[in-house]
Amino acid sequence: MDDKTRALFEAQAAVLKAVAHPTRLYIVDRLSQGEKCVQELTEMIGADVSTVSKHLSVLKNAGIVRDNKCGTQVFYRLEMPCVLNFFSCVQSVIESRLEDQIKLIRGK
Amino acid sequence: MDDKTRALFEAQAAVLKAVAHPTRLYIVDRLSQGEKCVQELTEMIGADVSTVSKHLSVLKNAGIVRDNKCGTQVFYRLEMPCVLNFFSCVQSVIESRLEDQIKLIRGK
DNA sequence: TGGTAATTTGGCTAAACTGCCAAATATATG
DNA sequence: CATATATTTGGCAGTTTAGCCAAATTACCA
Repeated sequence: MDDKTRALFEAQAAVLKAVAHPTRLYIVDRLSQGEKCVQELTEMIGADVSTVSKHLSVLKNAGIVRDNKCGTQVFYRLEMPCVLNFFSCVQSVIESRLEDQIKLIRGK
Repeated sequence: MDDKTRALFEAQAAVLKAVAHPTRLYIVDRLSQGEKCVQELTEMIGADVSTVSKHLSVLKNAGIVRDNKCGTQVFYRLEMPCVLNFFSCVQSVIESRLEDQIKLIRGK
């Protein structure tokens, strides 16, 4: 694999890595319903505010969400809604794997 | 976030995490052209065979690829081609972020 | 059975990631 | 200006991940 190709796949992997975390996936899902401030998301998630803020920072640096300051609050919105398309494929991967496991347990 | 919801997003994140690595993304891309054995992939990638084998194991455990032993070789094929749909969105996330950076540098 | 090639597994080190707390920053308000 | 609220940043401990080497496993063949 040459350097150019490696750089391309590294950039692509970086975007996917930003989404590949349960809390960040949850944030993406919540933001698909409209923008939310850090406080709101923190309550829904049930983790420390600083933790949520860092997750939002990861999503923002990846270019997936965008922030919008309004007074003392910061509202985040989904900048790239196409990431929502991931869910259906991910879901079918999970289901397919479970079906295979059922077959295995039942003896092929 | 209740336990059920957390479990769901953890399962989804696990699938995405399996793909969120440059080498594994590259493998998925190569397998989209047809099945390949470990040896072939190792040559294309240019890493240790054991490293490639472990990456393939991650993809297999996630249910994304499937292996097929044939004599002393093991051929891997893309079991869930829908993951290829990720690429176009990931690409547009990257491009969109670069455009924003250009605007920033040019002074909005 | 002994040997060889392909693949996987174990183990180790270095690096990256998470989540919490505490502290810093920013903004509104009295 | 002092205070309160919302958010971010720094830092630390525990966990996970990546990649290499060496060793084990598996299947083929003489």
